[in-house]
Order: sequence, then structure tokens, then C-alpha cells
Amino acid sequence: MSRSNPRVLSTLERAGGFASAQEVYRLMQREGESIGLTTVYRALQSLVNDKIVDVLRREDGEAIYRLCGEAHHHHLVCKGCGDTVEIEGGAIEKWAKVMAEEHGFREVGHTAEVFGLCSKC
Amino acid sequence: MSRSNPRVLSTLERAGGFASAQEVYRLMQREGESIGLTTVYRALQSLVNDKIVDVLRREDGEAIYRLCGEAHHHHLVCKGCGDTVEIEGGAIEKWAKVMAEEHGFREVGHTAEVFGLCSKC
DNA sequence: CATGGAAATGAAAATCATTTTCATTTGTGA
DNA sequence: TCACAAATGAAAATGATTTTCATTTCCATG
Repeated sequence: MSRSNPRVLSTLERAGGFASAQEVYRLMQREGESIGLTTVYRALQSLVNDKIVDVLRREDGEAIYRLCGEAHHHHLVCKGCGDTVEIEGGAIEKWAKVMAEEHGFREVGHTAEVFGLCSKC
Repeated sequence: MSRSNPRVLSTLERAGGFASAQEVYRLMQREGESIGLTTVYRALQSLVNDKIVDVLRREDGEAIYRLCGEAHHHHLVCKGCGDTVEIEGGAIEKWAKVMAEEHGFREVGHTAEVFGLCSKC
């Protein structure tokens, strides 16, 4: 029953452990892998069920899949040119955890993005 | 230019200050209000721009609109029941600012959400 | 009271991620 | 080899959201 296709998992890893189904699909195509979009969706679903990846949502509602346990980082995105820098999020982790505990929440995750204009824009 | 239709706002209020565009639309229909779905979407968008409501995402990716106070805050959302708590984000503000400055970014903004399972779920 | 243009409206079509259907292929155990 | 379950993927369906565009409503001004 395990449809956790290993090629999909490895592609997600190569994508920085963070990508949407469509992105994983496009990436595999670009790399010449023969796979259907449906299979990518099913594999990601399966990986979520197996708790190997978890899923969050972009601002536009698109689902993004992230490897569990991946030391995760956040993004600093330029509103002008779209340039992205990975940044450390230690402070956020702590903040999220404290806030969640304060309200009796368990199994806590979080999303955070910072955006602005980079020096070139 | 303000398309922040007051009937839409009042319906959102009556819905408990928390509903999707489709729900607001259905609610207005049921109440015999004559309005188009497009207008509901535009009104909600407008209310978001005017910072009268803010928008988050259900687990299934549907956008939900929610009345909120003027103070900048973040949300702690339950993955189980969708319950939402507004939380303080002082730590985040500082973090975002520091990270941005470190990389030469200006006009900085940020988003942050925390999610988990509340005590009831 | 026109009347002319700007803003608002909404029906229908377009978009796009995601899911479902279903026919085909693959893998496996007897 | 055979039979059957699981996996695959193309194409169609779904559902939220956005776009298009023709029409209607507002309003200021003549």
C-alpha cells in the first residue's frame, strides 16, 4: 500500500526539503525522470501519512511539502526582484513553542516569512 | 475605489467574524440578499487591503476571512477544529528587523503563523 | 433635468491546484 | 505461465478564485 515513491522523496530532498507538488513534478521532468503528476501527488500524500514529510500552505493556498525533522529555515524575500535568502529562525522556534504552550497547544509547527526590498532594488 | 461593500462586512460579522468567501456568499443568498459571488470576493479583498479583516487558510487551502483588531498580531490555529487565538508577536518583529538589516533589506514586513492541536482536540 | 464618464456589479469564462476515474502496466506469489 | 493485487498516468472532474466584459449605478457638471 505504500506509495511513498522513493524518487519523489529524493527529489523533495534535492529541492531543499521544501517544495509544492507541482514544483517536485516540474523538477523531475526537467531532470528527465518519467513520472506522472498524479503519482507525485499520491507519493507526497503517502509520505505525509507516513509522517516522513509534513504539509503547510503558501499564502496563495498552494500546498507545500517539507521533510520532517529537516532543520528548517525561513526566507527573506525581496519584493522587487524576488531574490531569496535563507535565514536562521531560532528566535521563532522558541517564540512559537512558548506561545503554543501558553495556550495548551501540542504538535506545534509554524510558518514565517520576511519580505522587503533588497539593497539592489 | 473602496469596494469594501458594507453588506459583505456585516454578513461576515454575523457569521461570527470568521468565514470563507463561499460561505459569506451562501449566507447572503439564504438571507435573500442579491449579490454576486464576484462582488463578495472583491469586497473581501478590499476589506483585507483596508486591514479591516485578515485572511488565513483552512487545512484544505480555502481562504477564510476574519475580522480583527488593529494591533498587529499573529495567529495560533488549531489543526483539528480551526480554533484561532491571537497572539503577541513582539519577538517576531524584532527578529524580522534584525534579519532584514543583516542582509541590507529595507521596508520590511513579515508573516508568521503557529499551528498545532489545541487542548480539546 | 440631461449627460457623460468613472466606479461598481455580476454572469460567464478562464485559471490552476488538486482529486477522481479508469484503462493499462507491473510485480509477485502460486 | 497465470492470476490478481497494487501502481501508474492520461484525461476528465472538481472547486475555489480570478478575469473579462458588457451592463448598470453614481455623481458632478452643464
